[in-house]
Amino acid sequence: MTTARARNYAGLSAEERQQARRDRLIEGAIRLYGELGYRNTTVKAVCEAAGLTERYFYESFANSEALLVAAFDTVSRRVFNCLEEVRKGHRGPPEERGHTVLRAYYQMLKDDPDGARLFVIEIARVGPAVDAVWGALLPQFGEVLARMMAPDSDIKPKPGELVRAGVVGGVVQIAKEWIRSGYARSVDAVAADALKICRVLTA
Amino acid sequence: MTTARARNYAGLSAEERQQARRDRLIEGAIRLYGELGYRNTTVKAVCEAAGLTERYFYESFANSEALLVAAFDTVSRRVFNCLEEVRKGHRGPPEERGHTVLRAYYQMLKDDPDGARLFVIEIARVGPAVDAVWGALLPQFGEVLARMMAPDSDIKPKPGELVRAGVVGGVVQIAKEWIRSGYARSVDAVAADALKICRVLTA
DNA sequence: TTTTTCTGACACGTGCTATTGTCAGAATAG
DNA sequence: CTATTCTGACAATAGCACGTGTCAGAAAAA
Repeated sequence: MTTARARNYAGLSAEERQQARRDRLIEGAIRLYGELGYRNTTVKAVCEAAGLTERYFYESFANSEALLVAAFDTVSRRVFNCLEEVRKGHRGPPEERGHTVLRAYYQMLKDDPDGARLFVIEIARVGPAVDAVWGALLPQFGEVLARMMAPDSDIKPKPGELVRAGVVGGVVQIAKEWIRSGYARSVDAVAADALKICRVLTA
Repeated sequence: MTTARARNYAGLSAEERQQARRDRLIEGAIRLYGELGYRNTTVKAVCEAAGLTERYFYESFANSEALLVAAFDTVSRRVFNCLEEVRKGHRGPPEERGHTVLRAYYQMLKDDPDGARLFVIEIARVGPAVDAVWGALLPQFGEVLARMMAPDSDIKPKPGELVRAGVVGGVVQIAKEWIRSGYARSVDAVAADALKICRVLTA
């Protein structure tokens, strides 16, 4: 018996343990990014929040930005899945559907302020690699909004790329201001304001 | 005589020379921020671009961010003055006026890519102090756009703060994408797209 | 010319964090 | 029980740019 590698600990395989550590780091990161902002969050602090040490950080992530990307990915997946679900589940005129989807969007941001801050604010302008992730998500977001406002007949008028980008920018900017205000206004009111901008996609 | 302070050099008083150095630093900064981005621009590099040394940097600015703020201030003043001038000078329906003002805005961004990058991109998320500067400018920008779209009668319907913020976010996001694309589309087309979003302010 | 002020070059200390490396001890397999 | 793998704490290294301080020489004044 020379090599008895990959021993089980706590009933979990090596892979499972590593995945669990990775998940814990991501959850800790989301919380800390939300509380302190990415810039003020050190690797050491994330590790402490996750109850791990730096060694395990570099086991799962090449560097600090890689964790940010992974955390953003986690959050954006949650958001998109939710929005698509709501959109698909809604039967009714585009106007109402838009309002419903937007309400779901802003409700998520309110329910998870840390994730919201990461998804809306912290992701911006960290570095080229991270910016690319957001840059890739933007058209997808635009697509979701466009589909949300499209009539069921689905004859795509396809508004220009720039218009879509502008609408996404508007919806996100509204979220930023809303978050900054401490969620002062109601989800419904915010969604209604955002819908006004999204109507541009209808024309 | 004991104290013969404030000697003239090159025919300029001490104050004038200092002001000239400050201006040179700001212009150098605008250029470098545009070329490299704020994050990649060192104090040393700005000084070299201005033909000065670090000592004179700290004569005019407390730190790197202070220069960024000053540079942003310079650019934003230029932009706002121009936009207000165009707006005031235009006689015609709000629709046309909006298009004209927006054209002026995007034209400026195209004519001065370095300033554009600073005004639209580099200013974001540098730090609390800098963010506050942008945060203060956003409602002003919204006000300009609202006035631009307002009927001459000037009976203000005053759209909500969030809607205005959203519109500004949209106009800026369009600028970001346009800049990223290397100014692919025409100023006129971009202004037309932005106008679609600004129409929200009319309702 | 001589004195004083201004200017440019540059070196240095500082502070902060990422990232790697070491090691003793805990948990498990056989 | 004994050997082996896993884990947590922590030291050490490295890097980077800011902000300050020094100093010799240039430019003006007297």
